[in-house]
Amino acid sequence: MLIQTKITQLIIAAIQTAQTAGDLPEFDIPEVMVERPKEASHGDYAVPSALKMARLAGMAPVKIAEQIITHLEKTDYFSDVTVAPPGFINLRLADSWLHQQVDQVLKEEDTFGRLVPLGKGGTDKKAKKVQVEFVSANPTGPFVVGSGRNAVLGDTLANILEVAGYNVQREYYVNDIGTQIENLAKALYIRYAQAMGQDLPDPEEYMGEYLVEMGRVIATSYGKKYLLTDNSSDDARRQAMNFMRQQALERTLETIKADTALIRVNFDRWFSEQSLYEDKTYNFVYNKLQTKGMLMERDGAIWLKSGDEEDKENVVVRSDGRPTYFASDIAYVWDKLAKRGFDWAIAVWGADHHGHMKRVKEAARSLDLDPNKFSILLYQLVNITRDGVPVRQSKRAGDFVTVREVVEEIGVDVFRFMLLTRSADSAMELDLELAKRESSDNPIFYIQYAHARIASIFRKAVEEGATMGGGDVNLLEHPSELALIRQILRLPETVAFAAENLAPHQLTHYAQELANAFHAFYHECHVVIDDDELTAARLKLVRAAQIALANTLRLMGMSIPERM
RNA sequence: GUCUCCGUAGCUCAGUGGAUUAGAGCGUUUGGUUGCGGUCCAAAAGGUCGCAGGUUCGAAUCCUGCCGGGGACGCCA
Repeated sequence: MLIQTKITQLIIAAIQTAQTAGDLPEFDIPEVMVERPKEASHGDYAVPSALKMARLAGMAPVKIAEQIITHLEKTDYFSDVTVAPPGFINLRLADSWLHQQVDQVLKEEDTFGRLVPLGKGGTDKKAKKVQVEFVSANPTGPFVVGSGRNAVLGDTLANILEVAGYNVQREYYVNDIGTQIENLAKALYIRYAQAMGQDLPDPEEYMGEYLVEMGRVIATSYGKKYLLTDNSSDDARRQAMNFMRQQALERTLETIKADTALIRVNFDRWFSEQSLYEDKTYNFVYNKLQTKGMLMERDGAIWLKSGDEEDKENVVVRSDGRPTYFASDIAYVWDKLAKRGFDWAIAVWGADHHGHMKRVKEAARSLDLDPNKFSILLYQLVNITRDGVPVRQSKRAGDFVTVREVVEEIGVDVFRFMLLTRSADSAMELDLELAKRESSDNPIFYIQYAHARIASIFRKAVEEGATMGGGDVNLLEHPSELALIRQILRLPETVAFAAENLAPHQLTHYAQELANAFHAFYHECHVVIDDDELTAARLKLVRAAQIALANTLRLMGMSIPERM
């Protein structure tokens, strides 16, 4: 159980006991907040409840706090519980309790940090089903850096949710129909025809080199099979375009799969937008909306009414009869929540989709789905620069920087760390030259170095014939030892916070603080020394630190080096 | 114009449901460690938390307005 949860329970119980005893008046207990004081001398946790309750109780905060402490159940968690003006209750973790936790971490090993223990089969069948849908970039070109931020945020969030006790599914929504795909098919045809020697003007969209190459490959493999002339039948034209669309899709998806895998992002499912139409999910949802009177016709198009007065109507079916992407998205939400029964569906979207958020939530409500089961992690866009000069990012204009290019220069770990370290809702700049130059003093190495250093200590221990067997953790009394234990123990609460707030970037900060606590300890205390008992105890401690570091690095999708 | 995100140290950014004296990394200055790996440790300097009001016992944090920057307002996705 999280320490905060334990404290909350203890405080509530104490208030109730005090009320029963008549030491505090009756009132509804407001939510108990458990905070971490910035100032170490104030203890490990602080509870400001007495301040909140002063008005309700009609008593001075300090008096209330004193009553709570008096009725607080004694536990082995705390060595010190005090009242500080103007009414805080400060709690300090007992050294003896901290010591026990070292053995506990060693026992939990890879599962340390996990909020809900796993069952025997390595999965928890009762766990809530959550889906994280991310990246979902249009398959109209290579995997670009902007989508890289999406990939890193989504993947790390999925890792966090798994550890927080959810059954997680990772999904990529493939926009395999629609205007953009048609344009892509046309552009590919032009490249193919050009490769066959026809003198056609360059396409207006998707001008990138990759399509030229694709056209060349098709020309080589298929010759003039799909080449059209003025005399070609409509059927032949349709066939050629279908072929181009299918080729373009297959090949771009292939590169996207390879490139996401390159940064260690893997999906459980690639969900086809088109399938929503093929399996009639769309028809079902359309009929449901129509029955409910949510649809209206205007200018030959079908619009979805908005339940919100402020919001305007949105087109679901174009006047030419084709559904919009919005139509697909409504069917998709239905598919996730109603058909597949996810308890929670999270989508990771770039800030440019912001306006779309409200519409889809509204649509979900119209379908009697619970809009709270649909969350969106919105991230601000990444501006790419090279030596301060902005680099345009447009697949349509054929102007972009691919993830592969960047990763080849700075490596996967630095790439993931850089994109993960800022909070999703702050826009960030990625300077390619700066990234390359500074990648060697990226904080990720500081964290990995801590892990490698511990591995090195164990190599030394083996040489010296020292082991941690039978080590007595109660010997760990040095301030830097206790500080390290405290920092190790913050992993579970960091995971809980990150999961609750969809804030994967918290991990990077935790990891830096943990590495810092270890390096400081390392400097203060030698591990492998003449004293066998202390050596054994310290080996246990650094193993615990190593476990925490490794588990955090794994959550962030980074490598866990034994040597550097 | 409407909506939304951001504005915190020279730079890049954390800062949870309000809380006691506002943080980290880089950079700068100084000291230490060089025998478990110097990809390390410690200290200092550096901030009127964009501005102005408001709520409160208490505001970087909540509310309102303004200024500055990004994004969105399509029968594109």
